[in-house]
Formats: sequence, structure tokens, C-alpha cells
Amino acid sequence: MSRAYSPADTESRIYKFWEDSGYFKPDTSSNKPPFVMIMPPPNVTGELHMGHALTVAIEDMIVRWHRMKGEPTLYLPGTDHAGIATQVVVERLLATEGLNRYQLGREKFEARVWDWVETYGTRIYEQLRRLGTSCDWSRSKFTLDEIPRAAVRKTFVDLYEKGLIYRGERIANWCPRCSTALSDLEVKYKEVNGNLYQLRYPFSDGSGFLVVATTRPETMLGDTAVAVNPEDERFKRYIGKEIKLPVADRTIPIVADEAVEMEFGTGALKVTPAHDPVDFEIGLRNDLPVITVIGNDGKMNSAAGEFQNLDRFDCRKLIVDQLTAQGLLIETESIQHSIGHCDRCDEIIEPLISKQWYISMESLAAPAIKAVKDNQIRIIPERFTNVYFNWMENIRDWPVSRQLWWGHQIPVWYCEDCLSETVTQKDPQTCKSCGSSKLQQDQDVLDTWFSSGLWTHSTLGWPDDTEDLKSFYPGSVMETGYDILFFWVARMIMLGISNMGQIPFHTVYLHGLVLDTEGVKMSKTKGNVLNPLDLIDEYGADAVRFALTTGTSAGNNLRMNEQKLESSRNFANKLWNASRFVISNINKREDSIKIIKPENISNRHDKWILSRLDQLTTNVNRLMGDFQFGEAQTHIHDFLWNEYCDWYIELTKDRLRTQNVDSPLSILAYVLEQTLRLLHPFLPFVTEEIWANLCKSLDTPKDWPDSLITANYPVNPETTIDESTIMEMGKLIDFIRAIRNMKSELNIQQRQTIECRIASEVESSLVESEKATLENFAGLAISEISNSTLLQMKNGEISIVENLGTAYITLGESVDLSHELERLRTERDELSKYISSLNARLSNQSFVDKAPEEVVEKEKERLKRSNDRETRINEILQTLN
RNA sequence: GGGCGAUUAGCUCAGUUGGUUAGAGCACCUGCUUUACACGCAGGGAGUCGGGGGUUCGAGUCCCUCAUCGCCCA
Repeated sequence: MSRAYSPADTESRIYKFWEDSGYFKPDTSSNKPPFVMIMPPPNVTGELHMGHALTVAIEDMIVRWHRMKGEPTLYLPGTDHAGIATQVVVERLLATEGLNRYQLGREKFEARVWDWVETYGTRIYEQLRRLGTSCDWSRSKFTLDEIPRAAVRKTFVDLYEKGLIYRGERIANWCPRCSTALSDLEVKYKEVNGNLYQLRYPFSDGSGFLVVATTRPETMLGDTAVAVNPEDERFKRYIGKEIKLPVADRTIPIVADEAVEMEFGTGALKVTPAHDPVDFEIGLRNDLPVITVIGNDGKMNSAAGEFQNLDRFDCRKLIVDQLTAQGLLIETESIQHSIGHCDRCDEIIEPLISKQWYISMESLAAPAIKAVKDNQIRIIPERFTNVYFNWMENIRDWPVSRQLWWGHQIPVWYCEDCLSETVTQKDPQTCKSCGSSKLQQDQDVLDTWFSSGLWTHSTLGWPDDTEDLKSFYPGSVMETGYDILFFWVARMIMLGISNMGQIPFHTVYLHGLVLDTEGVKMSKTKGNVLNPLDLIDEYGADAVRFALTTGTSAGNNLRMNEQKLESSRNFANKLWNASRFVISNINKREDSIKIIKPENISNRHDKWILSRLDQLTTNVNRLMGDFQFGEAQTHIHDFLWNEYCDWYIELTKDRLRTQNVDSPLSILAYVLEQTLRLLHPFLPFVTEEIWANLCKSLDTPKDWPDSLITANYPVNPETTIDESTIMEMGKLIDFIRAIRNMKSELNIQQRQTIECRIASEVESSLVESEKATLENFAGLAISEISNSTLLQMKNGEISIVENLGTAYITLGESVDLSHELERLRTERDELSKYISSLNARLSNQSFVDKAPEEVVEKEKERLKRSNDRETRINEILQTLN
């Protein structure tokens, strides 16, 4: 084994071994209940980013843990066609060639997108492999594959037949650049600077005017009323009068509507039903005409008269100029207001009336709400449960048609003869109503999230009643970012229940966003992205995964920086080197070391590390079961580094050098092997590599697994944990640390041996039996071990008072008595303060009465130990005086 | 406007049914060519847990309130 772990020499080889051995496929012969995780499919717009790396790191860790627990584990990968997002990137690519999609035509355009998908879809799968994702590639799916296509059609037809899909003409969010309608979720609101214009709207009878306030003067061309609040005393008397609309030169009524906020602007609202959702509602209530003045391309249309073909924002300037010239512009106030932008291309959204397909959501949402309310589905972290309810309980109908060329074309055919709709799963030859063959399929495609919503079952073969569907639906855990709770998770629950009659998974685990070092969300436009593959090249996949998941918690964002990656890489290397130590020592031996669970251990150090391993195993299982993965990792990390390496390995060195003693090698090997198993889900590559090396050197039983990935995860041990040994070792370690600390403060080299006498009333036999340990580790020559509380202090000695006992250290002439007195007094004072706080607590009757007995006992024990130390320090202080 | 989160050591963060004298990594200081590891070893300093109030025998943890930053929904 090389001196340092080299991920580049290891990872691809190990991955190939796993994949070729078929370990990523679920063991269908097992009778245990399966564990199923469907991967949120990365979309094919580009390459993987840190968010994907985080997703995969968490998912793969969960998956590997369950696989090692012996559950038939399915981790199903896939990619998403991402309708609008992919169309946008391909259109941008075309633009660099001076082309647009209309020049190409639908068919050729789709071919170009498929080229893109070929390139990026394959690349994404390669990237997932580099991350070590242990998913079943034989079951991978793309949202436009045949089966997901069938699932989309079947769902559409079913919902249509249930009357839950309808076509309606409404005001919708329209992106003029993408030239499509969008759902509310696809619109992002941003604060931008704008103007609030106050306009004079004269009464048609010439008796005066009303002042209206607007941020969008250009829409006045489509005004069909002015509305005031019916409660507004200022305007009540004008209701029913008429306005002579400036510029457009039309007459419009003044109507009353409660939606008008009296405090906003002037309290009089110009109403443009065709270009504002609120105005649209007012229009409906007041039976107002709808005049569309802005077209799908964001330019003014023929209804805008002289302004036709002007861009909506250019038109705004002209209108303002004209109003100014006519003296109708009273005031222009700069304001910040929230404007909807296209989530994908950032264009400002135009509310427009259009004919779209909608899904009626209320009846779908009801069982999805119930499933979470009844705890059939648990959302982690829990606070997102309320966010879920809030959205679901106020759900609005979902516009699902998109005026795009890339996606699932809507399975509706319109008859040219009788104008009726035919909605079927298979392409129809004739009209359902009249039998005509003159059919034209709806040109639009469905929202990407429609097919994503079916992902929990379409990936398993639905609508066919496949073996996979029987075995693996419902799934277990849905793991994804909290930012797509509504987009995806909510819709999966609704559509899963609707199609399958049962919930799609029992747990939703949500992770946070990966931020840059400044705490800003990574984005290509900001240029602060880290490429996970570059990081893997530099630090190794294990380190990248570990850095992303250790010490983090569900639902919280995390900042990524170099230090985290470095310390994760260092941890992998530490594990590598500890293993190198163990393995090389095994290989030095001529006899073979058996790997078995040790029994009847007598050595204190061995008993200690085995007890600590048992405690660790218990804790890790508890934490993993409770989805506290980051905390579980920290526990293993600390055990490996601070206890196994820093103490246990060091403690064994002496025994390894000495002949004819009870060899610690099998314990070293056993604890290492168990720790590798515990760590595998977090550091899959390096643990597998070390494990293979270790097992090669050991005498393993016949039924030994041939890979770590399929080895059993250590479970809660049945052996009793030896608490007294843990206490003893704690006292020894504290004692050694105190001596080292003293040496460091007095500028004595750690390796310099100094003479020492130890008084230990209660632990003298422990000191006796660990004399060599104390001498080796603290650099002491112990000349006397006494079972009395105190020894007579000699000239040139200083004392160290610890729980193990009191050490009298010979320093000779270098002892500065006043410094010693100062040190002991400070220690005594701190101790006294602590003792009085313990006394206060214990003399408080309500504490003794109300606190649990074990808490009171603990405090009493602490008091006893502290009193003991205080007494000893005081007595030493007396002799020094 | 409504909701959620964050605020803990110089920096980044853990701290899950309230119970030691609040932890880690990085950074910093001192010493170390100790044959597993300088991607390391030994030792060290550093925090009135955002402010205020409350509940409790006991609060970083629960409640109220304020402040700053961020996110979501409208």
C-alpha cells in the first residue's frame, strides 16, 4: 500500500468491480422487504453541478446503508427531458448559428434537441458513476422513453375521463421569449425599480377627472373600466359615471369592486382585464369587455392602433410622452416593485388570455393532504410539513399545456369536420364522434413536471402491471432538495395516489442548497459554480461526498469551501494510513490472524476499544435510523481518529514489539474491519479498497463476503459494554494529558523522562497494572506507587492532582515555588466555584425532588470527585506554605 | 401582507424528546525528521450560545418579543 491514499488509482477500478459484479441490482431472491429510492432525474440541459453531487451523496449513502442491512435495495437512476429548460439551451445554441427554431421547423428542431440529449444524457450518467452512485443502471429511464410516454398518456386520458382535465381560456403567465404559458411555480418574482405613474382620467361629461395610479401605462390601451372600492367615501359618488379614456379615445365605466385597495396609489384602479390577473377577476365580476392589446410576442397588437408592432416597453415610453404632452401625467414616482420573470429565461412575464389545458387539483390534493396528516408520509425536516399543507390547501388548478416543441405532445386530437375532441392513449385513426379521419393532434406539449410527477411508478413499468411495479411500489424514501417540494414531491404524492391507489413513498427527506464560500447560491450566471468533477479529480470522490454530508443536517443550506474538502481528504488518508499500519503488522507475522468477533478479552486496552466500538455502533444505528446522517458520520470520524488512532493504535505498539505477550493484532484488525463497514456508506471507495487489502491478509471464514458493499452493516451489539473499563481508561488518558500539559507549559520536551511518585488511594492497582503505559505515554519514570491519599512532598517536586491520583514530579532546581502555588491556587479556585454550584444544585430541595434520579446521582458523583480533588490540592497547598 | 429559517470560538458549522464546567473542522500560538500518516503528532489560547422578557429545580435547546440577514408564499 502506498504512503498516501490515491483516489485516482482506485475509484474507477472499484466502481467497475461493483458494477460488473451486479451489486447495484436488488437481490430479488431475498424475502426481506425491499428498500427503494428513485433518483430525482437530473435534467439533460447540461452537466452535473454541486446540487446534484449533494443529492447523490446523500442518496447513495442511504442506499448503501440499506443494502448492507441486507434489504433488497433498488436505487433507480434516470434523466429528465426538462421541456422548457432544454428547449431554451438548444435555442441559444441555434442562435449562435444565426438560426431560430421556426426556421428549422418542428421536426428538424426536435432532431437537434435529441442530438443534445445524446451528448449530455450520456455525460450525466458518466458523472454519476464518478461520484460512486450505486444505482441499478439496467433500470435507468429517460422521461421521453416509451414507458414513461405511455404513463403520461394513460394519466392524461384517465384524468380527462374523470373530468379532471379541462381546456379553458383564462389569464395565464406568458413568457413572450419562450412563447409559452407557464404555471405559477415557474414564475419567479424579483424586486425591480420602476415608476408609479399618476394619470388623469377625465369624466366623459367634462365635469372633472379621476386620478389613477399604474406601473404599466401601456396597458391603458386595453382598459375597459376604472374601479374603486365600494366603501371608499372619496369615490362612492362617481360609481356609474363614465371616463373618456385618453389616447385610446374610448368611453369606459367607473365600477365598484372590493378588490381595490383604498390605500394603494390613488385608490382608483384602471382595469385591464386582458393583462392583469386581478383586473381579469374584476372584469369577470363586473361583466367588462376584454381587450387584448399585447400579443404573444410581447409586442403591441392591432387593437393598440397606432402603437401596433411596438415592443411593450417602448410603447410605455411613447404613451407616457403623449400623456405628458396632453397634461394628463400628474406625477411619476420611482418605486421598487415585484415583477414576475420566467424561471428559465428571465424574460418579464406578460399575463395574457390564452386557451390552455388545466388539471383540476382540489380532488387530487385532498388524499395527498390526508396521507401526510395521517403520518403515512413523513417529511423530514418536519417544518416542511406545514409548508406542504399551506401550499396543498390553497392549491390552484395547474395549467399543463406548454407552447413548446420539446416534450410529451398532448394526446388530444381535434376533428376538422365535427370539431370535437378525441382523447386516447393510442394515436386514433378516426374521430370518436363522427368517425372522420381528418384529425389534427394538439400542437402543445405537457409541462415537464407532469411526467416527473409519475416518476415513482412510470420508472417501474406502469401502466403495465410489471414485476418491478409489484415488488418496488410504493418506494421507501424520496430524497430531494427542498426547493422542489411543490414542483415535484407534492405532485408525485398526488399523482402516485391517483394512479396507483396508494402513496408513492413513506418518507420525504429534503436537503438544502449548496452555497458558495460567501453564502450565495451557486449559479452559472454568477460564475460561482464549482464543478464536482474537478473537485473529484483534486480530492477524490469520497472526500467530495464526505465534505458535502458530514456535520450537516436536513433542510439546511451548506457552504462549500476548500477547507472542508481538504479535511475530508485528510480523513480518508488517515483511515488509509491506520489501515496500512494494521495490515503491515499482520503481514509481518508468520502465523495467520483470524477475523472473528473477539471473546473473553482480558487486556484492558482491548476491552476498552471493543466497548467503545460497541457504543459507537449503537449510536450510529440510532442516528442513521433517525435520518441524522451528518451526526452519524461525525461520531465515526471522532472514534476512528481520536480513539482508535490516537490511543488504541499507540497503545498496541508496545505489545506489538514485545514477544510472548497476548498480541493485539486480531483486535486491531477486528475493530478496523467493523469501522470500515460503518464508514462504507460515507466513504465507499477507500473503504472498499482497504477492506480488500485487509481481508487478503487475514484468515477469513468460508461464508465471508467478497466485497464490502455487500457485507453486513454492524448492528447494535448484544455484548455488554464494559463501563468500568471505559471509566478506567478515561482516568488514565486524563492523567497522561495532564502530565503532557505540564511538560508543555514548563517547556520540557515530551520525550524527556522525569521521575514521578504516584499516590492513589482508590486506583493504586490500576496505576500498578498500567505503570508501563503511564511511563511510555507521559514520559515518566515511576519510582513509587502508594495507596495513600497523599505523600510527603519533597524538595524540587511539583504535584498534579488528577482523578487517577496525585503525581509528584521531580523537577529539581527548576521548580519555581511561587509559580507552583499560583497554579494550584487557580486550579483550586476554579474547582471551588464548580463545587459550590454543585452544592447549590444538590441542596435545592426541588432539584432533588423533581430531577430524575440518575441526574441527581450523577451530580452527587461529580461532587464527590471534585471534593476529593479539592481536599488533596488544599493539603498540598498547606505543606507548600 | 403571511409564513419559514439563520444568528453558537477569528471563519464555516454540529449540538433531535431541557440535565457535566457548550463541541468539531479550518485558522492561530508553542514544541516535534516519535519507521501508519507533515493530508501528520503532542500541547495551548479563544464563546455572558443576536438583544430583552418568561416557563422550569435546571434553557444554546421550550414560550413571548425585538433586531439583523436570507428564503418561500401572496
